[in-house]
Amino acid sequence: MARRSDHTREELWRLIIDSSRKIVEKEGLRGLRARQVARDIGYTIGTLYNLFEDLDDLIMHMNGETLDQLMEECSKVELTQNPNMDLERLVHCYLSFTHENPKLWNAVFEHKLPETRPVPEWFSEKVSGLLSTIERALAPILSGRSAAEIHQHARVLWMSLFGMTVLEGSGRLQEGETSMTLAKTLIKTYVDGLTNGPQVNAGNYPKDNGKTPR
Amino acid sequence: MARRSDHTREELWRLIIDSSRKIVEKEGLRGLRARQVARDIGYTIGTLYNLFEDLDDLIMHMNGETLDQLMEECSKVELTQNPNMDLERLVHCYLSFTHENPKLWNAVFEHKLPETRPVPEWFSEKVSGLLSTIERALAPILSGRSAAEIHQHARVLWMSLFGMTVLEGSGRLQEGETSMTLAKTLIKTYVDGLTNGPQVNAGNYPKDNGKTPR
DNA sequence: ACTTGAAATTGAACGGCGATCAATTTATTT
DNA sequence: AAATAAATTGATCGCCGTTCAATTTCAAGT
Repeated sequence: MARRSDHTREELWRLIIDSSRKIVEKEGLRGLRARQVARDIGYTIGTLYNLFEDLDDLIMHMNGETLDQLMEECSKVELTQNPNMDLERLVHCYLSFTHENPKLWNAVFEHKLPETRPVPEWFSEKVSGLLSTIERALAPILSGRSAAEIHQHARVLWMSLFGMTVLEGSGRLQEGETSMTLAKTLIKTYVDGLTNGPQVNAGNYPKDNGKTPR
Repeated sequence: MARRSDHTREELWRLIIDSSRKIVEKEGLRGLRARQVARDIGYTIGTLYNLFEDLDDLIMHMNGETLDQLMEECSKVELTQNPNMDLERLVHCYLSFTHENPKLWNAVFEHKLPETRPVPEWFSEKVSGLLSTIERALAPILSGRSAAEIHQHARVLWMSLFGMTVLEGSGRLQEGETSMTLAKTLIKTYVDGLTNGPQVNAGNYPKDNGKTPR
């Protein structure tokens, strides 16, 4: 048998990604098997390899979709110019997503390409997109600082948040601890630090406490 | 051939773990093969399975050793009661370690047991040990707060730091960005937030700015 | 010293995996 | 209608983790 044309190439792509997502969300990335995906969609392995280079490639695209979905959720959040509130909303959005799709989210960072293989450009771009969301929320509080500085604080927050979800996803939080409460503590304290801490020499913040700027 | 007694059970254990560490540090966790370890140490696969339950078990113990080593480094750090400085030293220690053993460190969180399999007690204890180091450094600044609160801030910092090293380890930092500078920013801002931010009602901090305590 | 039971070690074997590719069938172009 | 291109199969390869009966050696008891 060959060339069934039951599905277009695009439909097939969807079938495969959807099936992979379904399997990963149920069994985790460990449980993803090419043969299983093929069986699921009613084709054979060879067809998978017609559409994707290999499993790594398939997983990258699956993870790409996960990032897309998260991005879509995040962009629904309305910003109010109040960083504390905006960040909390964003975090809420972010954590809701990771709670609803824990294993899919885990797969995003659990999966690692062999070193010899560079992360595709389109993937890095999706990540940057998410970062800039945080930057926008953080901007008002940092109006006196350089773009580079804003960028860095956004990234620090993002990475910190990320650490929490990773540890949560691998079941390393302790009893009664949730990434939501942790994240709130982080943001509150961090924003306090940005607001009341030592200021760079920008002239528009009242309390320079005399400590050396970083 | 059987029962060579070239090595005691303990020596064999060491041989296997050391070989695994060597392989992982060179090739990453992906490159770890039971057959390769066996060949390395001059035994056959079966012997591996005499000492370890399976590869997951072997990896857990290998990662346990990594945690031990990091703990040993961290406990060399002398604390001065100045949280900012102490934390920076600890972070320096932590990051030095992860930079010197990037792939071994990556293996610690890259590896995930099947869900059905609980993380061994002894492993969780090693993690808690590292956490309490941070708690000790943070304590002076939080003398007025509850133990639970101190604990939580320590964990937030630890997880944040963790996020950075994870992302660094998977090559997701950008040009000119290092986990060291990121971590310094995090700690500085966070400690500022703890020092100058809204205080809980403990009576021994001067600047209560009136915001609602968390 | 001899016997006996326990422990260690081997290596063949199993089933499953990702990946490859010649062969086949169907669709598309000329 | 013929020729070309694309899709699909399924057999096949080599490797993987894991198991286990068989073998050999060590240690204990007598």
